[in-house]
Amino acid sequence: MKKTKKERQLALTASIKENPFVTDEELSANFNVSVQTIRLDRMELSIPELRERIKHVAVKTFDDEVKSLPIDEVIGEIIDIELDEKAISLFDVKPEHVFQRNQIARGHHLFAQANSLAVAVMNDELALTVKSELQFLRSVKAGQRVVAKAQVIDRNPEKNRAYVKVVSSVDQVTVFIGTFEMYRMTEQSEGEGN
Amino acid sequence: MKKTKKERQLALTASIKENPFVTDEELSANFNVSVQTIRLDRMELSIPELRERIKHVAVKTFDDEVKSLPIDEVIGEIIDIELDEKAISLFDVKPEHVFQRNQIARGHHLFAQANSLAVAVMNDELALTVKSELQFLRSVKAGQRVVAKAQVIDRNPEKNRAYVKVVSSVDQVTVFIGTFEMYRMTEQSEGEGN
DNA sequence: CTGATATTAGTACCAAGTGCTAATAGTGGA
DNA sequence: TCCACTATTAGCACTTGGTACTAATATCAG
Repeated sequence: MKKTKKERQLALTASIKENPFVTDEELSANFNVSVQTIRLDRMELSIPELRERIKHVAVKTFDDEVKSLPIDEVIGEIIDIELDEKAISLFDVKPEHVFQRNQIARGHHLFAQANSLAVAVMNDELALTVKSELQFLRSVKAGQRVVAKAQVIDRNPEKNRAYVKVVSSVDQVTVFIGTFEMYRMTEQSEGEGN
Repeated sequence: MKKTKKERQLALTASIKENPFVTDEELSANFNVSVQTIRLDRMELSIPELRERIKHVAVKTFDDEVKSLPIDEVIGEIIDIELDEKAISLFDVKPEHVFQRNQIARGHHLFAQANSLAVAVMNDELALTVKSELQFLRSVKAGQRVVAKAQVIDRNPEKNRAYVKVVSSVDQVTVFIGTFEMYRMTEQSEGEGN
């Protein structure tokens, strides 16, 4: 039996989202409707044509590559940042981040979020991690959103070092704590000299 | 004065590389030659047409996004393992693992390799990381191969804990040291009870 | 059964090309 | 100087994957 319009449009949206490179013709074959119907559907849903979709994806990548700002080197999405002070990022745990068996997020993703945030909060694009201590307090599951808060807790300009503490939580519950000793690669302005 | 064919083709290549979204018509205007000349040039240089170029960029991004952070259960390739004892893995640092600016590998990739290896060496698929301490001793660059050696250094079966030390090196030089306190989720055979 | 909604069909048109043929311009060498 | 050869330009038919629009059918609900 044929799907209703609504069902089809839902499926269509999903289909295009999953594979933006599909043509109207292919879609019409998949859903057993005419090409025109697909076109009407796209209009109603305001989904752009293939070429525009592709372009969009391409532009996005291209921009990212060109900018190469620390922001896109961050795992998770930074929602607040005060350079040299503190920063907050969100990381949505998806199926690809967890162990298949028990749906628990792999540690390195939590670390990646925290570490990226520690790098980002440094007012220096060339910060490197020197040391760190981690505690994985509770397991995080797929579907959960991890909020990481980074705070610069100490500085040592002579040695080009800064110390950042990152606390990650899910629903107000702390799941991870990490402290990072960071190395600034470029000199800070204070002291002028080399 | 007009450029020679060679000069134009060089400039053309550069131009398209810098901005793949430019049409033949725009190029023809930029270089003061006909559209046909641009087409001939593209053929000689085997530069594909706009749409193909865009598609390329898009596909790349799309793939990247899907890949994004390691989907694999283990980061790097395990080349030797003695369960509950020790394990070795290799990780080839590629351009996507480094900061664009200075080509230095991002910390979380080194951590990911070490942490995965620590998980793998545990004779338990459901091991979780509880705590860890890391030292990033030297920076690793794109093109280098990181050898990580994990060793189980201590056990505490009552608490379902094990302690793993991972030393990673490039060309015999230690670049990273991590110690991991691991939690076994399934009961070990000793003690049978719950 | 009537009207609204949904679907299909068909036409003209567009961008940004490929592929091909043919004409013209420019230049270097004997 | 003229010939040969390369480079450039022009024009036409055709391709993809569409848009925009009109018109004809289906389909279903009240």
